[in-house]
Amino acid sequence: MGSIYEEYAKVFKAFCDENRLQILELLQSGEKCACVLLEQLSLGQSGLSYHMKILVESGIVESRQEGKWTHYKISQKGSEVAANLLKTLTTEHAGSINDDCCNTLRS
Amino acid sequence: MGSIYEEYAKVFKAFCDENRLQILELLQSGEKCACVLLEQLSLGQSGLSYHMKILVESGIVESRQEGKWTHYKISQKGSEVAANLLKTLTTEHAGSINDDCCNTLRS
DNA sequence: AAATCATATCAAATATGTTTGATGTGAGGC
DNA sequence: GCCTCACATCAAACATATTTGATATGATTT
Repeated sequence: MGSIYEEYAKVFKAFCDENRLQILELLQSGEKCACVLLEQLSLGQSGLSYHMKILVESGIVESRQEGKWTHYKISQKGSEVAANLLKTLTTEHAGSINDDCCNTLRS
Repeated sequence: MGSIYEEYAKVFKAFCDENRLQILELLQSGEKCACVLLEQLSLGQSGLSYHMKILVESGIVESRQEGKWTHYKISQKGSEVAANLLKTLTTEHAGSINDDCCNTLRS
């Protein structure tokens, strides 16, 4: 079901797998080619490709083609979007400030 | 494998399911009892319990027992931890600033 | 144009996550 | 103490995600 929540979830899925977290850590030192990432990870070529696709689609990573090589880096813009989204999701808004529930109702 | 990445992933898993995102949205208006959440969601009782456990274990949500009722609210502290973690994971550090790869090597 | 290299895609095997209904547990009311 | 209520846990069914090896694609080299 294509709810907005699905979109949100996609962003955070980038951070929910140990291989992807390790990839992000490698990218913290700057742009890297797929072949370099492959050397540093315990992943096969197709596995890396799979995870890079998820990272790129989440917006957290950008890719750049150069001849036959693909270079990846952390997207500053995408990271901000994720950070803002996280903050939005976890900030209490105004509204029915408290829990009108159960026992609270009958005090 | 009990790596640190597993811990990190656990935090973000809170945000990777549509039901949990909807629960967070409900909690944005303040603390809620499980029975209230149950009314607003299309989830069975055991399903809600399952998701609340994940949310609480991620640190994003706190629970408070009151007699036979359980009240849940967004944890400000846990949310900050998550926000900081996200920022850390997506910020480029110093180090090998650029991609020493492939064609770059032979220019 | 054929061979090679880097990467993507596919499909099957496997692993992990989610839902559901049944049952367990601990608190309160009777 | 027994019953009921709110919630947790369990196990089976089901769904989704990940890994793996084989194959496809598109760029480059020869």
